[in-house]
Amino acid sequence: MTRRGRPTLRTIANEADLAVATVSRALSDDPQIAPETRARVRQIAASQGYSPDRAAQRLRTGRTNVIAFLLNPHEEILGYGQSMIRGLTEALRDTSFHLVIMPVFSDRPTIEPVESILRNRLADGVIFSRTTPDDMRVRLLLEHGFPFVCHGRTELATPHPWVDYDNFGFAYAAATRLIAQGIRRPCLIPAPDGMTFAQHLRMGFLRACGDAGIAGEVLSGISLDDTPAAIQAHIRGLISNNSLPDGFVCPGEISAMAVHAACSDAGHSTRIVMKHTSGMADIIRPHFDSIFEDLAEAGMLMGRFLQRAIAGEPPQTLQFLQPAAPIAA
Amino acid sequence: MTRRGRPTLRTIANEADLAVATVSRALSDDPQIAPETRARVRQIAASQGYSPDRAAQRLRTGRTNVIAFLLNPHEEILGYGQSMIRGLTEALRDTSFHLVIMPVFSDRPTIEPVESILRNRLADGVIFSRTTPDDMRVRLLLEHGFPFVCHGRTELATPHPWVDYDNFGFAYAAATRLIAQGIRRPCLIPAPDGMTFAQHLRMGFLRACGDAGIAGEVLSGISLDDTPAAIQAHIRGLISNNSLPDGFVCPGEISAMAVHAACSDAGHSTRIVMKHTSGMADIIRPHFDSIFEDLAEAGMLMGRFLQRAIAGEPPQTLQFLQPAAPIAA
DNA sequence: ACCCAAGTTTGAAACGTTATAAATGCGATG
DNA sequence: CATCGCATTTATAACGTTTCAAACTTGGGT
Repeated sequence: MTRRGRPTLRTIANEADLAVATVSRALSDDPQIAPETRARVRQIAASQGYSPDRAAQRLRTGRTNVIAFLLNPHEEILGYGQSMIRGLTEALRDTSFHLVIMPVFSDRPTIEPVESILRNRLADGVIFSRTTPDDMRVRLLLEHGFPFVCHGRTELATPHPWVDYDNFGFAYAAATRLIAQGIRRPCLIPAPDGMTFAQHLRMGFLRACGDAGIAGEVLSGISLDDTPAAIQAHIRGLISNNSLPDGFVCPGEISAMAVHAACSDAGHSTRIVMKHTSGMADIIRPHFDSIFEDLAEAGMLMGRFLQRAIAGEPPQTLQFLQPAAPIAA
Repeated sequence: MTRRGRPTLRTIANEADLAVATVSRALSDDPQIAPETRARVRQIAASQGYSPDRAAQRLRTGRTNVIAFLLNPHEEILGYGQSMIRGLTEALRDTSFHLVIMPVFSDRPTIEPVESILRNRLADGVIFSRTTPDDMRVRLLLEHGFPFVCHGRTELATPHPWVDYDNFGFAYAAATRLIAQGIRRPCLIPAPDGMTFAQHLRMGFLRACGDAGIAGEVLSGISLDDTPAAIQAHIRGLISNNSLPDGFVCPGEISAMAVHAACSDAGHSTRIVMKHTSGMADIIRPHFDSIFEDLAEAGMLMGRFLQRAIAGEPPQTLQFLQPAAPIAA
């Protein structure tokens, strides 16, 4: 009758000889509706293959049943988005939430997608990464009381949900391992300036060096955000400059491979400890010492946390620091 | 007044002293509305920061403004989803479409998400991959006249939109290269049985071998879908069996690296030509001959094609075969 | 017999938009 | 002067859902 006879509350109401309102409440298990009525309605709904119209629900209630994931499509960390999305979809599985990818274009301000989500009520909650110590997005979202979980911590006073990886622990362990192997001039490939985790990496690395009484160097002029080609070029520069460190802490497999490629092309051998997120550490040759950061788990946690945040749970219980695993040889 | 004073057609209508309907039509540039009125309304709308409520539009028109991307979160091809999503978001940039990721769980039938999209009108169009010659999803979507673009071709008689990569061409070129290098027992790591492109790979590979008068082997008991560990184990089996081929065509960087790792661990050297999608061919050592498949471009094409399909364009012009580039040494 | 309360069900309105059909104003035509 | 045609504008009714307050039932107590 309407378009294409899609079942609606009305078709159910007709068949059950009830009012639309009753059907609606029955389906939401309102205790005011007689238990037998609820059962009967559910049964009819199932037999008609009913499922509620999201647009109508959304219009009426203001709830979108959407979770937005802010993805920088050019993210350089290997498989970042992929793993995260895997975890998120897992967390959202069998819930009514849909996952919407909102791109963060690198030629536009980071805050833009957040503003548009707030302005147009495009989601019930939002997840993002690349968190900075004084993150504008976090500030804006807190101001609006809008549910979110970010990957990475801030230094803001107001507590908020986050999931982070212990990059300090990783860098500390990695540098320590290098030093134990006899490396005397370890260096760190830094994360892009401004990110909170860049500080964590740097501090973990320098702390380990300090504890060992060794001068560690943080490379400058290069970061994880750069292309493999740029990293290779930079390393080649160090080589021709005769200032190649003898050991590298690489916070990503791409940077590790780029460093290794540049060194090995020039006939230099080097020690590397890398963080990897893609699970491909086992097939890189030569083998590097490595630590695995489980981004899928991070995604799953963020998905779960966000749902709890939407349900109104306070932020203190929605924070988790993934520990750095021991180094896998 | 309503909730949180979000601007709506009504607030605009009030300010402009017009009826809601007029405002609606003015904003959609209906020629029936006086040009000056249209301008005035647009101006007021902008000043109020109006943007239409998607839920209401969707409820009223049946259009969702959503494009669904069916993603198998466990896809083994490196960065598959990531690159595809990058291309898609690029194609959807500055359109009114949102990108929704619908997971295809490997423990449930592939057709399920398609059914639910059709049943619940969750999107205006859908994009998916892992196409088979007699793809149920394609059949179902064609039956319903529902817009879609798939990555990979079918063997169905009804024309439909698709984007594919010339896997025949890749495999042919790869095998030819191996043979030219003196390989006498080339083999192919196959794609999972059932996928259309598995046939293309196989045929391209075998054709090249045949043209050269050489017996090529397609490995069995293993495929691209297997984990790196499984591939390594398989290769180790071949080695201990004393039946290791001397050259490999690998349709993915993961399989290439796994093959190389297993061989090099056992002290065997081997020739490999790989297809890569992650752009990291330059940092793998030793260097493999390789061909790049641009999945981001594929995603972008699919996004554009889908919009044209939704607009009613016939499928014949919405098909594109990405050519295999020459081998990069 | 009457009323009240508890237990159920229902009517009506609203969320913001668009499509249809009808109404309005106005200059020109007969 | 009545009428037609044209260019604009508008009232109204949906789309499918939820919620509020009001309206029914009962059965029991007085």
